[in-house]
Amino acid sequence: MKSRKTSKDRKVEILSTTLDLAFEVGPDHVTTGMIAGRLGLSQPAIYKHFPKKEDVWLAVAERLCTQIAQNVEKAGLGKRAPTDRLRTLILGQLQLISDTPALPEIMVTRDPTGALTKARRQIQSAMGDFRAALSDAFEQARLGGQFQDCLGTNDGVTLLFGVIQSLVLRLIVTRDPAVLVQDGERLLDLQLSLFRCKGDGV
Amino acid sequence: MKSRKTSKDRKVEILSTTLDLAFEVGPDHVTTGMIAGRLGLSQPAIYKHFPKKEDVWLAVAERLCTQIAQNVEKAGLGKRAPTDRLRTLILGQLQLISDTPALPEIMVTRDPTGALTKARRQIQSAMGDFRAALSDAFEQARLGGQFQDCLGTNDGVTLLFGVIQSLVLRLIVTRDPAVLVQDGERLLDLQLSLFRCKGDGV
DNA sequence: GCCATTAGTTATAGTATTATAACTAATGAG
DNA sequence: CTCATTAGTTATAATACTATAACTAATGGC
Repeated sequence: MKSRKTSKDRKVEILSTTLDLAFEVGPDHVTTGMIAGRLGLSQPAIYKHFPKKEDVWLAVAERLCTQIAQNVEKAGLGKRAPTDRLRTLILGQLQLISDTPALPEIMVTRDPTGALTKARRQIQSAMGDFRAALSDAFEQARLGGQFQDCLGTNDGVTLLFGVIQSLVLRLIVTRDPAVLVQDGERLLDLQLSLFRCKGDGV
Repeated sequence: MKSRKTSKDRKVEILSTTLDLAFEVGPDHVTTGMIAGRLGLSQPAIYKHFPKKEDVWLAVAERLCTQIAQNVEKAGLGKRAPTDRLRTLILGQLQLISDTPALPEIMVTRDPTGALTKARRQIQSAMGDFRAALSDAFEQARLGGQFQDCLGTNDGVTLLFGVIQSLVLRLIVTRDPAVLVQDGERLLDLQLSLFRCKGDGV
């Protein structure tokens, strides 16, 4: 019979395959049969590694939450300028989405009694921390006089989130994560220059 | 037996109920049984009005596409200032989402072989027209010297879309469509004032 | 008032999916 | 080498959903 893998290795494979499939067919249309099929296994084999399908999603959520938190942490390190922290946070998030394009879809996909619900809540919670970090950096930049007076922290952060979100919508429609970071960097710098608005931006 | 309704009335009821349920449980978790149950009918009763479940979604899509198109048309009427058209387009779209909060979810929900696919494509197409109208109005405003020179049409429109999108994300997480238009108006005017940027905005 | 139409019913076939049971064989520890 | 462990298998129970078939009765045109 074929080479039997360790459960640890197989678990990693299952999570990666689940994320791949989630982007291809939508998170709540990923079946245990599809995951197993892509790995060359029978459908019940998945249950040797995860007791329930929900546990697969919880493991996926844990992995994604860690990555989101690492990004937040990275932006907080050192004595960086607040606007620099803003850039690091947003571009880091876009890089994460570019690597794992299923992430936004997991956040907006619902299945009321379903296997995804807990996982989605965890990721939404991690994104709450992300937004808090964004607010913090924005507030500091604002207090440092870097932005126009008329620009409140809440609205400013919402507009910055909008930069991510409009790119995510395009991603969902076009299915192409390739230009996410590149376009994000240009749009973000444009928006930040509008926030500063000393003369004509840029 | 209970009062039998005309098929035309019942169809309207089915579409409204479908949209309600789509916001509550997610578009691709709406079952014919749920629709029927909420209307006090048996599950197969739905099939007296629509041959396939997919046809329910196609009818929903037609209704939504009409509303999107009406909004685009409304903004084009008369000799209005370009920035006024921008406002009308975006606030109209937010009003539509406020009335039909399932709309964004239908746009981002996928079910590969499923009943929603054609409907989603139609709505995405209508939103393409919406974006084209936005681009057109933006371009005219730009040529009229209303915006900063550094602001390209494509990026500007993407930022305006971001205003909608960040509010939509909040809607999906909070499930509360109530403050959509109000907050949208404030954010939109803020973003537009940043585009103009003669002095300090507002 | 009669009757054709059709909005509704119950029963059920077909399909997809999660999950368990029972078995099989690859692997590592001793 | 032997054996316990466990990653894998096939078969199948349980559930949920779409859709059809066959029947029933409310309604409107004549």
